[in-house]
Amino acid sequence: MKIGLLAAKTGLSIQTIRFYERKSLLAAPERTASNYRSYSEDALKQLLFIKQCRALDMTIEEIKLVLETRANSENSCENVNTTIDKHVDDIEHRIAELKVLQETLISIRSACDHDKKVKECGVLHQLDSIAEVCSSSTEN
Amino acid sequence: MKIGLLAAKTGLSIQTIRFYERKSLLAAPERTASNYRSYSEDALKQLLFIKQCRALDMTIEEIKLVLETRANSENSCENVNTTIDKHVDDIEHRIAELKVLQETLISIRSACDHDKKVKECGVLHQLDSIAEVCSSSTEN
DNA sequence: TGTAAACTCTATACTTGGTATAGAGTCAAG
DNA sequence: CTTGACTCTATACCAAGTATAGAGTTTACA
Repeated sequence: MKIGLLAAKTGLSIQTIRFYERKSLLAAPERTASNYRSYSEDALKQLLFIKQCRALDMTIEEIKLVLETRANSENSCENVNTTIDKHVDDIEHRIAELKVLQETLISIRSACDHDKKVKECGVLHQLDSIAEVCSSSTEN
Repeated sequence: MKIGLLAAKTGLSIQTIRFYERKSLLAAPERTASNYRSYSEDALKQLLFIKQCRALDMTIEEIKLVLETRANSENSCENVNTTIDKHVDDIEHRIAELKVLQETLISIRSACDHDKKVKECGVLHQLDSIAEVCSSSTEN
């Protein structure tokens, strides 16, 4: 199977597949006489696995680790679980951060309910005054 | 004030300040006879404003827009409010995405409660079987 | 006055996870 | 035989910085 078909089957772009090869996520495939990449069914499965991991927001390095672990069926799956756990943790933190951000933004936004002029805009004043607080606390 | 002091006062790195200048977020300052950047108090205020906006996860382009709007106090603050509203929306979406991800990860993680071998690891099996579902749906 | 440390300058490369080109070669259909 | 679709490599680009090399400058201290 050539790269175009593989791309169609996986829903990944051709460039992304080549990119994964460069990053050693996907083994370099056989080549045809004219130097075209020629993929096996295993490559298709591997790419779908990678796609699934990426959909879970795992980094390429994490996926590489999981793939290496998976390569030997006698290996302990401990670091796969560790990777997932760390991920769950990271996402929890990120959600918490975003919620704080969200509240801050909504609070700032509430300072200007209408379309005013810049000099009267509560949003801009808020952005400024928070900056001033930062300023005075760093000037010591 | 030289760049090192400005960096200390703002809590930004020297490189970041020069980076903002290259990106036209911060006007190029005067130079001393020896070509050192020499900043005013206004530059300090501007940087703190920028820092505050970045803390709210605004992109450099968005900040540039807000700064341009702010430059003339007679301007309407409409697009500042639009920017903030869009942001609130974006973050809401991102939080929702992350929650789905979180649930998926936790569900996958529950498939392997102990440190097993790869061939018995429910987590890996889950990752594989989801990939297969994708596969069959794209093979049509 | 000398010199060493600390500071600043520009230019460049690196990061992540791709995406988008250019320019060349290859293959299949009509 | 040629046109269009496909593939190849290499390179540049995105955001938002960070890190470095190699050069010049200023400051502190003896």
